[in-house]
Amino acid sequence: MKNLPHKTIERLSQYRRALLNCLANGKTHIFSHELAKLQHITAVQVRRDLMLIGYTGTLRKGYNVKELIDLIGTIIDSENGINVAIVGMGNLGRALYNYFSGKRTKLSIVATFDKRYEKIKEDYPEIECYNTAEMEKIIKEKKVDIGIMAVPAESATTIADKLVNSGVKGILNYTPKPVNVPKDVYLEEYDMITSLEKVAFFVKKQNDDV
Amino acid sequence: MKNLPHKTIERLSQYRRALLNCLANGKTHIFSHELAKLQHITAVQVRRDLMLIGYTGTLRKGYNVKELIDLIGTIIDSENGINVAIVGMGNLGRALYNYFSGKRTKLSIVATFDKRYEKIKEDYPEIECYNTAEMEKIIKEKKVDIGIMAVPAESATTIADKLVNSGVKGILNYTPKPVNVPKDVYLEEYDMITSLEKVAFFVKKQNDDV
DNA sequence: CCTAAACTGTTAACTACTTAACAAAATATT
DNA sequence: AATATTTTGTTAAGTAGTTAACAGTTTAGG
Repeated sequence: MKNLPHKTIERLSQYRRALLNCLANGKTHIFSHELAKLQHITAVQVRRDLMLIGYTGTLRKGYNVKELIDLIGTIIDSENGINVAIVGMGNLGRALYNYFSGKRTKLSIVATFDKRYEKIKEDYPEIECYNTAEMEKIIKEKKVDIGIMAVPAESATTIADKLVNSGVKGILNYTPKPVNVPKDVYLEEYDMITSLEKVAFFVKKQNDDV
Repeated sequence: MKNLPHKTIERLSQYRRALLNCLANGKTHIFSHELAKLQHITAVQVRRDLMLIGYTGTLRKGYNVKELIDLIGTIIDSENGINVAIVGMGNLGRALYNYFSGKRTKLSIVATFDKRYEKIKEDYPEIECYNTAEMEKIIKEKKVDIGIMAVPAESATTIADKLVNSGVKGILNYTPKPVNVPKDVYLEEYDMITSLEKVAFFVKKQNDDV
C-alpha cells in the first residue's frame, strides 16, 4: 500500500467520520455512491481511494462499515497514540482544544501553552496550561509529537523554532506567517485569510462572468 | 488572464501579505527567489504565477513591490468591497472575527450571528451580534456576500441552507460536516480534524519508514 | 433459467499543478 | 570592450490527482 496520495489521506479521515456516523445509526453496509454523497465527491473517487488501501467490498452489498472503519484506523492511527500540544490559547487555541479534546482516542492533547498562562488557568481551570517559557522542557517530558500553533503572526517564527528544538515531529501552523522547519518535521499550514480571500475572488469572478 | 488556477489565487493572497510587509520595511523591489523564500516555495513558482497574471518585473532589479501589490489587488479584490457574516460566535467565530476585523479594507464583517446572541452582546459589546433566527432578514438587508460557518456540526446543514436561501454567493465552512450548495454558490470547506489526522499520519509514517 | 439491473475494481485518459531548462537581457567585473 | 553573472519570462517535461469507461459479478425479476 506504500505511498498513499495526500488527498487520499485527507479523504480517509473524512470517510471514517462519516462511517462512524453511519455505524451509530445502525447502518452496517454502505455503497460507494452513498459515501460519496456524504462528502460531495464522486463514487469513483471513493472506489479508487479504497482500492488504494486495498479494501474490497461485496458486490451488490457495498462496503462493510465496521471493517472499513477499522482498516482506516490501522492506516492513519498510531498504535501507541500521538501526543499533541497547542501553543497559544486565545480564541483559536481554545476552539481547537474543545474540538479535539476527548474525541479521537489516538490523538490526545497533553499540554497547552500560553504567555499569559495564569490568566488561562484562572478563567478555564479545566485546561492544563503552561507558561510558553517552559515549552521545551514540558514537551520533552510529555513526549509531545505534534505542535499546533495558534499564536499571533509575530511569534510564529520563534514558536516554530522552539517546537522543532523540543523535538516535535509534526507542526500544524494556523498562523498567517509561513514558517521554516527541517525536512524531518512534517509541516502543515493553514491560513484563514487566504481561504476567505479565495472565496471572495470566486464570488467576484462569478459576478463578472455572468 | 482569464482562468487562474486555484492554487495561484491562494498564493497571490499570500504574496500580497508578504509584499505589504516588505513595503512597511521600506523595500521597493523584490526578486522572485526572495518572495519564494518568504513562502517556502520555489522561485520558479513565483515567476510562473506572476506570468499568469501578466506582471513583468525588471531584469536585475526584480519586481516593484508597490506595483505588484496593486495589481494583485485588482485581481482578487472587488471594487465595491465584499460583505461578510460569521455564523456561530463561539471560540472559533470570535477568533475569525478578531482575525479579519478591520484588516482587509475590501472585506468587511458586517454582521455576526449566534443562537445565544444576548450572551455574546453582553460579554463582547463591541461585536454586532444578531439572533440566528433573524439571519435571512439581516443578510438581505446588509447585502452579505459571504457567510462563514463556525457552528457545531449538528447545525451545519440547516445553517448552510439558510445562508443559501438568504442569497449569499460564497460559503466558507469550518464545520467538520460537508454541506451541499447549489453550484452558483462558491463553497470552500476546511476541516481541522482532517488536518490534524493528516499530520499524525505523516508523523507516524516517518517513524515507520526510518 | 435467462435477462436486466446494480455495483465493484481497475485501467486508461485526462486535467491540474509543479519543476526543469534555457534563451534573452541587464548589470557587474575584468 | 569583452566576459561573466544574475535574473527574468516562457516553453516543455514531469508529477499528482480526477474522471471516464468498462469488464466482471451478484442479485432480482420475469
